[in-house]
Amino acid sequence: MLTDYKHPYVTVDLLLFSVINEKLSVCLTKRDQEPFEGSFSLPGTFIHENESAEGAVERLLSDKLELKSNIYTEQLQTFSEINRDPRERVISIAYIGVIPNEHMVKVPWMKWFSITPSNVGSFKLCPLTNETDGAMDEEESFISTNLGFDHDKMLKIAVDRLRSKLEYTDIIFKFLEDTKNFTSGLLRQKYQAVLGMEVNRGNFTKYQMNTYIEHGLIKKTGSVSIGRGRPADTYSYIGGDGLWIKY
Amino acid sequence: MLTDYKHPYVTVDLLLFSVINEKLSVCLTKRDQEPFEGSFSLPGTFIHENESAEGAVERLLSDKLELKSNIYTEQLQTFSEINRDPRERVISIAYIGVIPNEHMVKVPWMKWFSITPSNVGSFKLCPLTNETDGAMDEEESFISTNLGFDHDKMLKIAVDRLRSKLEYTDIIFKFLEDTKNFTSGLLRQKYQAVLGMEVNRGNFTKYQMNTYIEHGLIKKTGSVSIGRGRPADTYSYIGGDGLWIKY
DNA sequence: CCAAAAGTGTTGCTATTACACCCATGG
DNA sequence: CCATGGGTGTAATAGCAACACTTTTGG
Repeated sequence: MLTDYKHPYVTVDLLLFSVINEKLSVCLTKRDQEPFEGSFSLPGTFIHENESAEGAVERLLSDKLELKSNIYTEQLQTFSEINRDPRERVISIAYIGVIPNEHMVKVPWMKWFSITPSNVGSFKLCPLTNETDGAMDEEESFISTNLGFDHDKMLKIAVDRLRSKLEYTDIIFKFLEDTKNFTSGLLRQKYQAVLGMEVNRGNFTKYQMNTYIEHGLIKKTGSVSIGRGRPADTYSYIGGDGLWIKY
Repeated sequence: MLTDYKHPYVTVDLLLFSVINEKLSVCLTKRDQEPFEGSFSLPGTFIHENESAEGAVERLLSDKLELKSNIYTEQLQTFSEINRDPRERVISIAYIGVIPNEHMVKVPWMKWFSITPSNVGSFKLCPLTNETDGAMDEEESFISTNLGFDHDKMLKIAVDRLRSKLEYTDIIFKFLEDTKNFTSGLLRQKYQAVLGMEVNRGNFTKYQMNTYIEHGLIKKTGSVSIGRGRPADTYSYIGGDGLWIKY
């Protein structure tokens, strides 16, 4: 023993994001017990004796969310207020996660909520009704800034972080389903959803795509994607490691 | 009890910075016991039962460093590798701290080390001999990337963070001794020390100072500072809260 | 008078923005 | 043939970096 102090509980909480119906969305679970029974909150788990925080996040992804493949995650911030959990002293290390497709989460206890772009201070969260497989129930019911614990605060910080990282990292590519074949239009659609505002189409195609190319993150495949309108150049993501990342 | 898992120890570690002799410097302590006996490492402390991580940092500043006044601190990152402490499972929340003057730390067990600008990957740390009160013993002895635990890693991340925050926050003003009366030249000297490279003088005076003014962080006092050379306009820092901060 | 330090102006380059125009496809 | 979506061009603007010139002090 190094000290006699009572040790705190340490957990990880995950802010799992995806773009659904052109809207940035977060994955929440309804609490079935006190405290905050009935409220939605972030998925989380205790850190075990023989795992790192990253390990706990991986276990959380695999066990509670049943996501097996390699999911992008990064540490957000640690929250250590004494009474952030009314039961016991619990310190939580928050992580951001990104998946390209909401259907990857198949477990019934997780629900997606779109984050309404306009309100940055206190978000409006609209539930995604999974019966209709993707359709939004915009004006039906929504929970606004009423997550359990300090998860509202976490959500706000996470969204701010995601948005600023659009500028200087390759995080947007984590939202793509097929990183080996995508168009400028599709990428822009994800980009706008995360940013919560429009980006000029012409400039995005010319400059943004070109910036990615110059940083060695993507390259043109040479083939085009046909559909409505003029065929679009397709690109492939090749920057496997953390290029273009400032910090 | 929420779970039966054995709880980890949780500590805070502090990366306390200051600019000494126009060089960014960090405050370290020599370990007098195993593990890493004889190595230098960051000051740290266990988080007590009834305090937050921020509270533990404050206690660390006040008890171990005997710094009583309001010190600027911010959370850096949490380190949770299983074997980062060879004795026990210890999770550490790292904090950055900034003080304007190395003489504020009067306790004999803390030593300052300048961070040589050139090497970013693995720093060269030069001890500041406090007998000569500020003179550097450049070529005498230095410890290069040999701090205890994972503190090298923390240092690198912290310096990177400090440098990028120069661009979009008001963190440089935390390095000033007198925030109510300073010149463009003095601020630039601190700025260059943190950044580890030169910044054009004319542009700094014109654009950088003006940017601060436009963001409401500083204003001209109206009086000048005399000395060698042309008298310099003096400025006063007024942005008490976190203005201009992106995230 | 000269070196030192500071204020200010000029120029060129680069990035960003807004907008316009044209192209190629599906219906 | 026309609406739709995509590529590319242009012009105005903003910001940044390099450098020169001037100003005002101490020695």
